[in-house]
Amino acid sequence: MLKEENENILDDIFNKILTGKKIIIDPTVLNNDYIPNYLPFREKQITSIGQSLALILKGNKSSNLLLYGKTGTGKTVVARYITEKLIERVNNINLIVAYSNTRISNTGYRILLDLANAINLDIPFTGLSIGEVLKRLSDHISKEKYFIILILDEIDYFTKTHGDNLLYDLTRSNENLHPGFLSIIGISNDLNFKEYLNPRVLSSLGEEEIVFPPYTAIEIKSILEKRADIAFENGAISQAAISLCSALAGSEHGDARRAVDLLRIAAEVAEREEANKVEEKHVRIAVQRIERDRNYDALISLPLQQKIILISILKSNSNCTTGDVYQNYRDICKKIGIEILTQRRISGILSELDLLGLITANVVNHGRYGRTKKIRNLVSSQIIREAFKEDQTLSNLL
DNA sequence: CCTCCACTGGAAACCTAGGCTC
DNA sequence: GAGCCTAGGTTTCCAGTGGAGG
Repeated sequence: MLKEENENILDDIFNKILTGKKIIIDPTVLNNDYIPNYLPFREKQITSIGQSLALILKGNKSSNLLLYGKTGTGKTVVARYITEKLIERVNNINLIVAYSNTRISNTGYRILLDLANAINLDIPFTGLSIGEVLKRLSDHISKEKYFIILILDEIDYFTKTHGDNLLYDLTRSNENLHPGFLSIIGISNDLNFKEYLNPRVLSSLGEEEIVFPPYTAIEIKSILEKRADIAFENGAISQAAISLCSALAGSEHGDARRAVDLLRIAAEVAEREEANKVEEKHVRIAVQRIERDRNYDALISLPLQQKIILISILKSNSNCTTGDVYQNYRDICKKIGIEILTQRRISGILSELDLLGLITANVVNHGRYGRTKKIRNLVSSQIIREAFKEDQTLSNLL
């Protein structure tokens, strides 16, 4: 009996998927890592980068490049697009494109691991000195005569937290490569990134600098229309929905990635509702979903101590200071039997959470009442609760 | 003008996990 | 397996700070 009932439910779901209204016919076009055949409004940038990298076709080293621009201005996709085309055209050369997002690979060692993976070199995930890893990498590159383009995404984030020593080592490593070479494409969201660099690093890393201006709302609309043409069934999206996506993304510093995300999630919402068409209301739901998902992902991947501190902030009042948070933090640790870290460390973690955009921690002076960080939580408590629900140690605190 | 709060944030020392050499 | 090394996280120590209140 039960078995049959279960089967009926599943049959319903499967049938719905197969016969139901279909809005999306090609979902890949809406993915973040999709690389279109044509990148509009970026001709100037493609030309400069292309000219620079074209030297590789003749077996010469290309300059290191720095790409600047806010999120969603096409830096990463342009870099990937050009390097992909380059690989297609190259012959007699072992060209390898390695990619590392330094926000995800957030230590020097992990960045080098990304590079090692790209060239099929086995490196233990810990235990070696950076110097030793660099040496093994350059030995391997020379041995295999690799020409390498290393794309370092969100390089500003890494430099702010770890300094520029690794970048210096990488830019200098060409001196040890005979034959082979290593070119770096640094991608930065922060236009003032250069200030964090030592002049010696800047001069070699920033041999060429290319700026990606934000897209205008009209440009975003045009990009969306092209994607929608491929992704959706004919007439399955209203003009108003596209306009709204572009307007929302355009008002936030011309972020095309966000616009495409909105479009994809709006379409998913519409499909689930079994609507015929993506409408404005679906886009409005998508706005909330995106905000929620972004924070949710950041929260669940946080280390335990960071999670506890977020809960401590939640339990403090809205205008709390480092001292308040630390008090609550100690109480919680005692309650659940977790080792208590020092206030100095908590102060540092608060700064890290600020950098992640989960809280704001501004240093304020209260005159004779001292100097501290004023801390404010940026994520809704509901999302925090939901994200930490899975965590055995924390679930009963909330 | 001076004091003094409640920290900040730099620097160095320490700890731990893991690889390397012999 | 002992004894070495390093990266990354943490602790320890402490000089420094901007302004409210005297």
